[in-house]
Amino acid sequence: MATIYDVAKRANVSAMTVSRVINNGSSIKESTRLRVEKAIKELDYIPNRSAQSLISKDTKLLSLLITDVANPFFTSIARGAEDKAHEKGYQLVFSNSDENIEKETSYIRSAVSRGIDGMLLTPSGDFSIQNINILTKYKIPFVLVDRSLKGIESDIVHGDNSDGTKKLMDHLFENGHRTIGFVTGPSSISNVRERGDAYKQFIKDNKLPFNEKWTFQTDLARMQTLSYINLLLEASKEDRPTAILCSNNFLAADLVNNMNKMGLHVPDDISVVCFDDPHAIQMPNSFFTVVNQPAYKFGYTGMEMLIDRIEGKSGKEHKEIVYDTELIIRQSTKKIN
Amino acid sequence: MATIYDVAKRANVSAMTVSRVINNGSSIKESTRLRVEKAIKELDYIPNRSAQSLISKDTKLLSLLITDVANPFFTSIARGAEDKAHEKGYQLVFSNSDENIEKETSYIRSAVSRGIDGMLLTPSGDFSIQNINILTKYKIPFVLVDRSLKGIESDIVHGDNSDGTKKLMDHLFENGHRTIGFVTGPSSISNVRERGDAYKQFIKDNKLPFNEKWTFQTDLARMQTLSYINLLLEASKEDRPTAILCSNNFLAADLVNNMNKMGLHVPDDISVVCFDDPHAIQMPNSFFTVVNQPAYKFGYTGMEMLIDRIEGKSGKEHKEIVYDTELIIRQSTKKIN
DNA sequence: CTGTTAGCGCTTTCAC
DNA sequence: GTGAAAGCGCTAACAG
Repeated sequence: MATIYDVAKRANVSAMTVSRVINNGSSIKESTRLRVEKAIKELDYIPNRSAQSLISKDTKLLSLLITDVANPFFTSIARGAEDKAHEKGYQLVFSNSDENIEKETSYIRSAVSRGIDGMLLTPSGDFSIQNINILTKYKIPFVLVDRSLKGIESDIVHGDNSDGTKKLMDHLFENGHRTIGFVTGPSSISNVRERGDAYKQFIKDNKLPFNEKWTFQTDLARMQTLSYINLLLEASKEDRPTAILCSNNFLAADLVNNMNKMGLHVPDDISVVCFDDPHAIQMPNSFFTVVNQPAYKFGYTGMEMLIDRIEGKSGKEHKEIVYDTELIIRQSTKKIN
Repeated sequence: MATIYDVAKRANVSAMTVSRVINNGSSIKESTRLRVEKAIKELDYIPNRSAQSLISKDTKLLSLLITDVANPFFTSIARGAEDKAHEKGYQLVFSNSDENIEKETSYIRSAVSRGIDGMLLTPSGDFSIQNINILTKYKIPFVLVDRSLKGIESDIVHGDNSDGTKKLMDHLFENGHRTIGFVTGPSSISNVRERGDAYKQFIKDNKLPFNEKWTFQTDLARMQTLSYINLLLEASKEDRPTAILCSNNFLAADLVNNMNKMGLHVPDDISVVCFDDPHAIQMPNSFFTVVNQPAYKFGYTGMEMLIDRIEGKSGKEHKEIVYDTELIIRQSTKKIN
C-alpha cells in the first residue's frame, strides 16, 4: 500500500506538497500539481484515513443506530440518512439495536471508540438515557429520530403522533366503529406513549365505550399478539372491538397474520389500522389502511441536522422537526353499520 | 478525550503497561492490572481506533456495498450481513450504489482509504471489474453477493437463477400461458443474463411462440416500463403476451403500478411474475407470485465467508454457495384457457 | 510556492 | 513484569 512518501519520492517533492495536492490546499504550481497527480495515479495511492483522523480528530464516519433495518419504516430512514451523508462526504455505519438496551450500549461504545463524528439514532426507550450520556460525555453530536427521550434536550425529528392517531381514529369512527381496541408497545417509548394518549383522548372526546381489556401491550421485538387474539375469540361478537389500532406496522402485520391463522378475517370480522407502511414499495393493492410518516425525510433531514451540528452550522438551541402524517385508506378497514 | 498517557500517569505506570492491560497482553502483576483498570474506569477511557489501526492495519470495519437498501431484497441481505458482522465483533459501513458505476468506484475508494478489512458487495455490472481491481490491488478480501463477474474468481453467494426462472415459467405454462413477455435489466448483470438465458431456453424447449418485441430491457435504476406498456396497449389481445416475467421485484412493482394507471389489470388482463419479494413482511394477502431467494442468508452466509477469509480460515480456492429458490404463488397470476 | 520538524495515540521491539 | 524508543501515515506550524 503506497504511502504519501512513495508518491512524494516519485514526484520529486516533499510529502507536504502531496498532502496539499490531496486536500486542494494552498496555491501550488500547476506543473508540480500535475506531477504529483501523475504519481498518485501511477501508484494508485489512496490516503490512509486512520492517519488523517489521528490528526484531524474527525473521521467522516457517522453512525446510524436503529431498531431494525428490516422494518420498512427504518429501511427508509436508513436510505434517507445514507443519501444525505454521502452528499456531504460522510460514510455511515449502521447497527440494529432490536429494542435491546445492552445491544445499544455496546454499539454506542464501539462507535465512540471508532471516533465517529456523530450519531443518528432511534433510542430503544427511556432507559437509553444512560447511553446518551456516553455520547454527551464524549461530546459527540447526536440527533434523535422518531422517538424523544424524557428530560433530554436534543435535535430531533419525528412525526405528529397525536394527529396521526386522531386521523386513524377519525377514519374508524366515520366508518361506524365504536369499540376500538389498541395494540401497542412498551410505554417507555415516547411515540408509543403519545399514540396511547391520543387514543384515550379520542375515546373520551367521543364518549366511546372503553374497556381496559382491549388495550394490549407487548414487546416490540418479541410480539405476542396471539394471546390478544385468544381474548378476542373468547369474547362475544357484541363485546369485542370491531376495529383495532396498532401503534406500529410490524405489530399490525404480526397481528393480522396471526388473526388469519386463527380464523379471524380482516377487515370482514375486524378492521385494523396502524402507523407506518409495512411495505417499502407502494403497490396499487397494498393491504393496510395506515397513517404514513415520511420516513425517508426523517432520515434525510435528521442527517442534515446532524451534519449541520457537527460542522458548527446549528445554533446553540436545539431544533425539533415534526412531520405531518398522511392517512392512506386501503383494504384493512371496512364500514360497518 | 483521555489518552493512554492520561491513564498511565494516573495509574503510575507506563503507557505500554496500559496497552497490555487493554489487549489482555502478556503477564501483568495483578495489583498493577487492577490499578490500571481503575484508572481506565475513572477517566472513562476508550482507546482510539484510528491510532490502533494505524499500527495494526486492521480496523474491524467491513463494507457492505449494495444497489439500494430500500429494495426489500437488499434490505434482507443487509440485515443478515449486519447480524453476522456483529456476532464476530465487526461493524458495517453500508453504501447504495444505485447501479451506478461511478458511485461504486467512489464508495470503494473511500472504503479502501478507510482501511476496511473486507467488503461484501453486489457489483453493478461487468464494468465493476475495474473497481474490483482496486480491492485486489490493495489485497482487500471481498465476497460477491447475488451477482458474479465474468472472469473474476472469488468467493460468492447467489441464488439459482436458471432454476428459479424455470419455476416461474413452469407455473405460467401450467396456467395456460403461451405468449410470455420478459421485462429485464441490462445484460451486463450476471443474474439478468442467466435469467434471460433460462427464459429463452424454456421457450425453445416448449416450442412457445417467440417475438423479440415482447422482451424489454431497461435500466434497473431508472425504469421505463411505460414504453413497454404502450407497446402492449397498441397490440391486439391475440398478439400480446398473456403473462410477463420480470427479472426483479422493483421492475415488477413499477410495471404493475404503471399498468394499473394505464388501465391494464393484473392478473385479469395479464399475469405478472418476478424474482424476489417486493415486500419485506410476509402478509397473507401479498400480491406477487414470485420466486423468492433467501436474501437474509445471502447476507449472513456471505458475511461469514468474508470474515473467514479475512481471518485466514478459508482455503486458497474460492467458495461458491448457491441457494435454492422457492416459488410462492399469489395473486398476480391467473389461469387462462 | 515548497520543505522541515514535530507530534497525533497507539503498539512493536528490545532492554532491563 | 515493566519501560524507553521508535515509528505507523499523515498534517499543522513554521520557515524559507
